[in-house]
Amino acid sequence: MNKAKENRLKAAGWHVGDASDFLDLTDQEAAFVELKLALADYMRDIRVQHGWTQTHVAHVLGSSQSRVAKMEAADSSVSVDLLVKSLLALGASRKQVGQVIARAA
Amino acid sequence: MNKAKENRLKAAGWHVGDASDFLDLTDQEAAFVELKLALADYMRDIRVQHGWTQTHVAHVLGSSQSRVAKMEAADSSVSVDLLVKSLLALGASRKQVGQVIARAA
DNA sequence: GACGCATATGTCGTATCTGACATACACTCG
DNA sequence: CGAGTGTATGTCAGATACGACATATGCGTC
Repeated sequence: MNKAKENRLKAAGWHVGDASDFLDLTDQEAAFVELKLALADYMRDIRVQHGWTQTHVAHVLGSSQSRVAKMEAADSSVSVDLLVKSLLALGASRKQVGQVIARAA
Repeated sequence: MNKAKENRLKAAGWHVGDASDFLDLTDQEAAFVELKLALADYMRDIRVQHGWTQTHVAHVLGSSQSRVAKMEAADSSVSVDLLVKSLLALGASRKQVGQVIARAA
């Protein structure tokens, strides 16, 4: 199983490596998880491009380093809400956020 | 105060018509609320174009009529998470969702 | 007016998300 | 090899978002 698929499954709240390893996400679920991953990747891009640490970003957002790490990993415990709010807080525009979401997988 | 602004404030969880009626959302807050409203409007568009009732949509989503009404109103109790998931469940593509978000206000 | 249907608003118990903390891992520099 | 720095993972109490229900409003039709 490739990395991207594995992340997708983890983000959806499933375990990889179980006895029954074949899981099919519905199209909507897959689309939703991919959308989340796109936002997460974008967030990491912004941070890295500015040369910021996760700790620094956490302070800017009024959150913690661990949550920033989870956001960038598109962890199942972070919502699209939080990702979008955070991106806007980091300076991304509504338009940019939309473009990241719209970009075909 | 015009209707759009009023909705924006309500969605942000504030009361309109108070003694101190002048509130300024930060740019990020405003962008976030507008983004939410765009999704909410898009959801209503989809429903109306198909000639569906809120009750019907609620069944499709496995939710209730009241929540659908709140979604379309971009109520402060509905998350972008729920809006995006619902839009995907109603047949919108990730690309369409992104375009709705990206469209300039 | 009274009924039926669609939508809006308010509240509630429960489930999920959040920030915080602890801790583990990875890597670099002495 | 430590020690320092940055990132990842696990857990928890408190916050908030969820579906559900009751009820209100609007609006045709009789």
